[in-house]
Amino acid sequence: MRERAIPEATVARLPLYYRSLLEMAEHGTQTISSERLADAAGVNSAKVRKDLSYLGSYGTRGVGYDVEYLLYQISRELGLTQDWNCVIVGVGNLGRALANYRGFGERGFRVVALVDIDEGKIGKSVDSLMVEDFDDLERIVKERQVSIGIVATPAGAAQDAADRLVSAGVKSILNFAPTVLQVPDDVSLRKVDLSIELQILSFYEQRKAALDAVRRPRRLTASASKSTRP
Amino acid sequence: MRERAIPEATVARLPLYYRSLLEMAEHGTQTISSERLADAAGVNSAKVRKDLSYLGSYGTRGVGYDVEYLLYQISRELGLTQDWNCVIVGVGNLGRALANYRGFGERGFRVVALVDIDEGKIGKSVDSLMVEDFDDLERIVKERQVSIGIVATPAGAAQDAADRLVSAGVKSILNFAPTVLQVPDDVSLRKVDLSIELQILSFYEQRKAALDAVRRPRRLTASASKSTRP
DNA sequence: ATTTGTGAATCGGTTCACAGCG
DNA sequence: CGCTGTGAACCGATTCACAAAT
Repeated sequence: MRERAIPEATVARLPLYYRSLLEMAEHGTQTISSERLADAAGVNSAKVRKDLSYLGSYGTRGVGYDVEYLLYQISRELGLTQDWNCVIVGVGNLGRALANYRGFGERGFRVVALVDIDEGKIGKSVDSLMVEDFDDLERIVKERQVSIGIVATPAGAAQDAADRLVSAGVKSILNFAPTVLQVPDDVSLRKVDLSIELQILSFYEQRKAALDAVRRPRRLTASASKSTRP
Repeated sequence: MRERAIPEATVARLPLYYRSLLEMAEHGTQTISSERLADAAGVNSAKVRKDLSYLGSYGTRGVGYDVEYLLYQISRELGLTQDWNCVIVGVGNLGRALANYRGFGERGFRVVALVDIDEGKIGKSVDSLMVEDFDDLERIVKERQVSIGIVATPAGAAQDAADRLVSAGVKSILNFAPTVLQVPDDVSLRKVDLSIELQILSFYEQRKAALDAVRRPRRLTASASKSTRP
């Protein structure tokens, strides 16, 4: 392997490997096989090997991967060797929880500003950061070199928040608002959507209930349950 | 179309269509084409048509889809015609934010219990719900017919939380803890992982920076910038 | 003996393009 | 004529299976 372009699906799994490897390193593990890394990351070993092969040939046949070395390679690939400054837009329940979230810095993500439109919130402080005026977003992004915008507004305000982030020059947005955002092609957008996740669970839960109903020989009517017991 | 089994990718998009259709209905829109629904949901129209075709032939050629009828069909498919009771395990920053989150009930998801192991939190109330003892989980799940467990504990406690949910009979789990959970095959598991999302953004952000560096003719050295201005 | 790295086969999902129908 | 519904072609990602490396 020695081409550019790592598949999207692989990129999405690298953080998983990274986290597992961090745990290994803490336990003092020196080398790890694709099999054991796969277990830790909750995938299969063929996937691990194929994924890692996109980064280069960092394993040793018959032995496995050196934990420290692989950690370094993945962190370099993911851009975790530097810090990234983030701004949280919208300081409601969720925004506040995110601001307070330790382990945000679980590798170099620093919340350097909180902004909101609500006069009542501006000037108050949350987790040692002062809430600032949404209108100052452009200046804040420039001055503090913000590269990631976190949208934690209500749905109705999210597109506006995104537009302002984009025009301030932010090229990466993480959206927590329950709405579809439109951004230019050169801006990366990821979303975290609680109610969508719940609805997906609901689909499968319902399907299970439906299957159960078919399987079970309707034991609720007295006659039916009697007839099966002669 | 008239087979069972809706593709996973389709299931994951149904909530998106559902939300868009709800907005349409509020605006008083009667019918909608796959093209316009696609725009609202942020996908393309071929995908919309294929996805909806798995549910049945609910459109009218030359016209589009009836908004109300489609809403009903999707909500039935997603199991949104009934309420689902949820328990939140772990009442830290995130658990509290989730408990307070309005629009949780954005279609029938009701938080009926909060549990934690911390004696200091048990008995306190959060958003009109009393925090209860994690040890009572099994009883709570049974008594209140909880079908969805939301894990909002620290990483180290998450597997234990999941194990207890599973042994209490919960078959759907939404994990917010930054760790891989192991659950039996018959349990549905979804995860929401902030730091993974940030790391994915970081990857693409870094890649953009690397590209820029190649494009730009290193204007930081005085000699270089001078030589371009004769 | 063991485990990687990777072509080849396979699978699931997306997109194309148009026949079918209102 | 317009828009849906869907086979067929396509594409990316996963899995298989084994030769290569130590």
